[in-house]
Amino acid sequence: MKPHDSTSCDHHAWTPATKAEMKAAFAAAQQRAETAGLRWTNQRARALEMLMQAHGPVKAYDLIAEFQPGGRTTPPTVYRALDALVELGLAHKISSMNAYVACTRHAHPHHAASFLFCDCCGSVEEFEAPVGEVVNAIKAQSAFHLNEMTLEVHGLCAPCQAGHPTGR
Amino acid sequence: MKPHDSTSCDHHAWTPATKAEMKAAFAAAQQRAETAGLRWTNQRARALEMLMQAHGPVKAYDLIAEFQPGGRTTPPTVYRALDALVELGLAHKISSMNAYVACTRHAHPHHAASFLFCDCCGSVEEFEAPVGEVVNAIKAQSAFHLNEMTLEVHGLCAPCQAGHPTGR
DNA sequence: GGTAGAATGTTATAACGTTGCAGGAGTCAA
DNA sequence: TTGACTCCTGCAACGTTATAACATTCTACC
Repeated sequence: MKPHDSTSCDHHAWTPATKAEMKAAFAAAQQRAETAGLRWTNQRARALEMLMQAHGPVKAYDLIAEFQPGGRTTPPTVYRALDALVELGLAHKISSMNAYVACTRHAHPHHAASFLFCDCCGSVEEFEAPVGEVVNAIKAQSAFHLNEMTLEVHGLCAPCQAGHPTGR
Repeated sequence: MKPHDSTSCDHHAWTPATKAEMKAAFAAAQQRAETAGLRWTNQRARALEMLMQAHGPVKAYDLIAEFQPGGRTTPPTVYRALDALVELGLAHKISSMNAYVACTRHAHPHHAASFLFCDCCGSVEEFEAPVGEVVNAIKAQSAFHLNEMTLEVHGLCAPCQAGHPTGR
């Protein structure tokens, strides 16, 4: 299945965080950094802010371009900030599209990061995958000690199936 | 968990395909290309051959370097061959490491591609994840039409847990 | 042979990510 | 408050991964 052409899908489904959500997230982030022995710095806060305000997954170089409204920022600065957020469980890297998203599952630190990608409209949704069965199988079949897992699912979101795409 | 330093893990667990396996795989590949309406060409055969002979996931640029023993090969040539293999279900792209592997689950075309990565010794194993529960959840929770899914699991393989790493 | 579509060749460049080093900014103990 | 330590940031250069754009060749089929 190929994506529709852009004329049929010029719209946005991803909702940026509200101010209240941002405030709560920042407090939680600071708390989490503290317990992890990391500092909660301006750069990290700025990166998280940009991810949360975005309409979807964000490319590192998009962040770089707009990191400092007036000045210029270099790749290592942004990549380091993003790495810290990922390490803190505040963001995920979506490898298959070289992009980052703020994590919307703070209640489950270092959960299985699972994403639904709509191949039609390009929307991305994070969801809670029931991976218990998979986890058991991994232990049983392979005597493998599981640390972290990422699930990337491609397909069609409900509106696109109905012919009324509403994603990005 | 950080990987061991290289001195503790200089070894290989991934077994390259035997000649018999190669022969069978090529026959199957040709068959599959035919039914898919694609041609089974030298480039594609060469790419599959290199993936199957490898000791693990292979980077595109490693393929490029050795694609033609005598001559030079350019990136688009190899990327196109790899794309065709992936489309035929003969190989998987491992996004998180920008690498490709020959698929070892030919019996299940376009199955859920699932990989176990050992963070200690670097070995990679493809396995059959029981994703039924996940698939049902996707349908139920999100009315999402699933097309393809990839599961990437990081952790420790059995030998590494025991302190006797045997992976790559 | 003629033609259409698939596949490949070629050149250039875009996009993504890392290394290495110098120096700033907190923190802690003496 | 001094020094030592560690974490973090700035910056330049470089390395890696992937695609755009267009020309050409191959293959199947009429």
